[in-house]
Amino acid sequence: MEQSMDYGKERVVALVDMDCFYVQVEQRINPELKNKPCVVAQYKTWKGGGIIAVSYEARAHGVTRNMWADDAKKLCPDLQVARVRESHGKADLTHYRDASVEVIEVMSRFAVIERASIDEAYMDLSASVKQRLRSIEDVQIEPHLLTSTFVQGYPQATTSQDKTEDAMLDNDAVRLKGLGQWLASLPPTTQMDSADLQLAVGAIIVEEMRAAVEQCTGFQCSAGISHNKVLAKLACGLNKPNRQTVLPLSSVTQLFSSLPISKIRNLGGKLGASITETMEVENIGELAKFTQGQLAQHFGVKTGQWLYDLCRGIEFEPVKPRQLPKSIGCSKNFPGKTSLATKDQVQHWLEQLALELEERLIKDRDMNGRVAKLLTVGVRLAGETKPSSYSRCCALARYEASKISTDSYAIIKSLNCAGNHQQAWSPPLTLLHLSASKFSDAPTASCRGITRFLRNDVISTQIPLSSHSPSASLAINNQQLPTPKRPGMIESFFQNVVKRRQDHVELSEGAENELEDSGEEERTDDKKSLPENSASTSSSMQVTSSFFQKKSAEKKHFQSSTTTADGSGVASYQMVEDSCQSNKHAVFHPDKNTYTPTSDGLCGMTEDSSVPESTLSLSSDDHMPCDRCGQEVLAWEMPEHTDYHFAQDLQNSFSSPLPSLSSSNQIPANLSKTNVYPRSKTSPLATGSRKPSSGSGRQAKKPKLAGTVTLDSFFKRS
DNA sequence: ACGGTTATAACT
DNA sequence: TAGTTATAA
Repeated sequence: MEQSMDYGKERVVALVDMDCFYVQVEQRINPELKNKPCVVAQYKTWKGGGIIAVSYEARAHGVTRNMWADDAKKLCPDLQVARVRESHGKADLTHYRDASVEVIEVMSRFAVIERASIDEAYMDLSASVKQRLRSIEDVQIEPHLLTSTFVQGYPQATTSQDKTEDAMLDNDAVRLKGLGQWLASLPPTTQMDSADLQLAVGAIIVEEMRAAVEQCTGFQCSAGISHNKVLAKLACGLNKPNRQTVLPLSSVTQLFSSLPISKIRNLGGKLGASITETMEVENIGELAKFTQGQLAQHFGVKTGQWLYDLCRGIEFEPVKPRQLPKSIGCSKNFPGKTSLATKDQVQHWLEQLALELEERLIKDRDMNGRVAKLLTVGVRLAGETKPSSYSRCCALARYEASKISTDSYAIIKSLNCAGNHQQAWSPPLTLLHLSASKFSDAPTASCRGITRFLRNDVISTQIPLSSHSPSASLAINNQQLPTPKRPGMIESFFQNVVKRRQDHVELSEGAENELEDSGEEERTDDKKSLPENSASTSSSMQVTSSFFQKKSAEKKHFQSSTTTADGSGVASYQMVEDSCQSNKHAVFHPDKNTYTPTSDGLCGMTEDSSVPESTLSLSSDDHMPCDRCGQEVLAWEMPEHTDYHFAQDLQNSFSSPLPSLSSSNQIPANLSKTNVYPRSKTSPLATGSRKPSSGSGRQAKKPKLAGTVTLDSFFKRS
């Protein structure tokens, strides 16, 4: 039946877009604002602040986004202006992000969703639709199940008489007429492979989902339902607000014949303009007259093929199962006269940004069980027009604002052309941006405690950290805090484990290496030795989920054994911290295009810019040797790397054989309490590793943190 | 002085 | 490959 499905109609895809989302969030906070012309603006001093969201009542007065609030007031004297919260001296979007999570959690009860932005999500409803069709049996789909649904292209007004008649009806009557017409044309529900029938069922699901979103959050939204993401997005915009639109493929030709190219997602910018220019066409439908070769010739093979299909309403970009952002960042502009022209200013604002980033990262770690490993700093120089004229990155080893800001300063320091002794920063900066990315699974709370303990152990015995204990905040960073006075149950237990571990490591070096070199077989063996330990699997999942609430279905996996599947020891973990504990400089590595903040032993943002030679040659490289396996590992990969060794060591330290690595990390709906994920075969989770994993495309993914599972199963047993 | 974010493809 | 920039929303 897949085979009989028409080309380009294989999926049912929807896009749900919250209506003027920030406005709705403010209206929920302050109900006075409801049903009024209303905007959300950030900042106040410059022309009343910039508008970033506009209610539909305000739009009727011509108020738009990117308008100054003072100007909008001229258009609409009754305009209500809600202000974005400010913290750390900058706009703070926390309210909207939190509201977004509420919405996404509701939507995720209905389908696998892809968070496209703070207020938009795509979903692949193909599997749900088929399931629903099986349960419906032969029942006609009634219009009352689609009370807010428009069907694009319906009613089909063939004669001018029809058009005149429709013009007499009010909006909803026309909608209902079109809907009825379309529904009447559908085959019986037993014919499950009818593309339009599937769209109809998809639309019912989306009606239910939108009703649930409104019921649970109070927020209204619009939606588009079609066969791919581009059409769903387009359809969504056709009947806003608070309505949804089905776009059957059969209606595309008409629609596209007069649809400006710029209305298509991804064609609103330069590419769209260049298409209009080079091909001399205005509407997307006109592209259908070109061959694939012609399009590829002008826009590249990939874009050419995409356009060739797209102008026929066909597109294949998958809905990615991802509810969480891949990066967390914050930025602030310093336009015009406010540009940052002294070192103190730059440091001050880096600190403010770092404070927000730290808060958000910690919350993200606690909520989502993951940690970012890469810190990116971007700036714009006065006079530049590009959003970011410069950006550099370094390892993000700890979630601590003081370290984040000192590292950030270190890697942008070279941009300052002012003399070393001066207070000035030039050219002035008009934008600062901090962002954290490259997430991997967080150690569980218990693992973090253990790791802290082990680290202290090593430092106190091997590395005399003394005198120049810098600022209070950095002190924490430098592990000055002693081992907990009163070791908790976990710590005290693991003291014994660690002792055994240390003994064991020395004795079994060779055996360990064997394991490390063939992580894949090792796991395979484990699976064989414990084929279906579903009981221990589920209980270990429960233990894990008690430490943090995983909300997402996506799961990272090992990508290649060369970077992650081998180990380092505790000491090399220390090396990561050591090389990052207090930075003054950034060292550039031409071969890798990366910067490493380096330390000369003092803390804080002092101004000595000389880079000691020894620092350069010593350990400023982003790679560092793992002293367990000798392999060069990226600094920001080292914690995971260490975790992996630790897991193996810990496991080896048990005297009695353990059930060992279960496959619980492979459970798809990992830890999610709300999410029910029908795993469709089109899901990239199942098929797509974006990085070519060297060799066989094995389906079973390696659990990222083998130690997590082992520890959890241990707790369960004791 | 069209802000603050986020994502992805292209480029190097 | 990985990092940076460009583009879009």
